[in-house]
Amino acid sequence: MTPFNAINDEAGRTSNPELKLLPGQRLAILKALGDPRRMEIVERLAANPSAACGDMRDCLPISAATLSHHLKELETAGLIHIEREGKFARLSLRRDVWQAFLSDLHKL
Amino acid sequence: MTPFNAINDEAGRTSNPELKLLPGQRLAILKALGDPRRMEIVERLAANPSAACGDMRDCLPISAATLSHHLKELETAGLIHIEREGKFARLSLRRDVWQAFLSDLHKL
DNA sequence: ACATCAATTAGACGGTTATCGAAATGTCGA
DNA sequence: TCGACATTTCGATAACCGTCTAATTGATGT
Repeated sequence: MTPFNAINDEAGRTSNPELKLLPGQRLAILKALGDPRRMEIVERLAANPSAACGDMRDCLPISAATLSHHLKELETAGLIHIEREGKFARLSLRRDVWQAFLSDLHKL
Repeated sequence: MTPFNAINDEAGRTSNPELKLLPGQRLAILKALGDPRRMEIVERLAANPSAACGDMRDCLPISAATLSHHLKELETAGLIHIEREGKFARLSLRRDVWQAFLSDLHKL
């Protein structure tokens, strides 16, 4: 439960394209993506710039509680942003973090 | 325990630079990289084109059994190749698979 | 043949995690 | 205010996983 999301938020408030991953964040992201449902969620978010939480429920064979758990995991890894709009929750992929992640792997 | 290694071997016998990941292999690789020791191993192998198993033992604070377990995990994911030379084992990163992995993530 | 060393396998233990149902929280419209 | 709905939190359970020690395999040198 490392709150990478909050720290990235400060640096990424202006959608910083040069965002650098924090120590340990790469591992947190890899761990998050290592679960099939979470990977599926990220794939859908990459295709749809911004999707509703309910849309995910309809496509994934999991309970609401489990989905919520996975979303939190992705959020604390810094990979997604969850914006609450009334009853609903709007999800979006953090492109800057995603890019930083890819570029990190590329440096190996 | 999906033997991605064997299947990739057939396709990659000529060091195929256009190798495509098999279904489920991306997930297996992400899962494999989600462990700190295994990530460390891959990082070292990326730096050193080919390292001995014993070298890893000296650098990682784990028992030989645990290292062996991690190596097998990386191998079945198709990420590394283990070549046995007498008493020793020589490890190498499968660059074609690594590239296919990166390019897969890039397509998201 | 024997001892030694590198690596793997077997088996066990403890911590982590994905999952659920049920309860709680919060929001909206009637 | 009340009821319906979306999401989160709580508590529990089962499976998985990283780790170890001990035993095994296999190769090398004496």
